[in-house]
Amino acid sequence: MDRLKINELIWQAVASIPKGKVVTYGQIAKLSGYPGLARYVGLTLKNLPSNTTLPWHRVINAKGEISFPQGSPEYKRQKALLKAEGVIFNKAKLPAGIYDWL
DNA sequence: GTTGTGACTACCA
DNA sequence: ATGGTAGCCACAA
Repeated sequence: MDRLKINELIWQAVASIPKGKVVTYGQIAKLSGYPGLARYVGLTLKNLPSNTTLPWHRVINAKGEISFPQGSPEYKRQKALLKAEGVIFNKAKLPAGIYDWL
């Protein structure tokens, strides 16, 4: 009886990410209880309002990069937010071991 | 009820 | 190493 939409679960999972760490969509999906819905995580975050307090910028793809094309405003925003969190980008990729959240 | 799509992931050449 | 293809589940029209 999952009255709760996957959206709610995603929000919780993303909100549970500690500062200075990042996780992949697959991890979020798995933590949300939907191991195969990595894609939907992104769709959910996309549906989030601009005034959300959710740290969606801590969610990245399995390659350790931002899923947005470089040069895109969202890409820059996420990169800036991560930098403010203490996450350092080696060019466009993130150092491994950062996903060692759980 | 069917079809299409997606801020993904894993596998194969 | 890189690039392309297939699989995956949930939601919207």
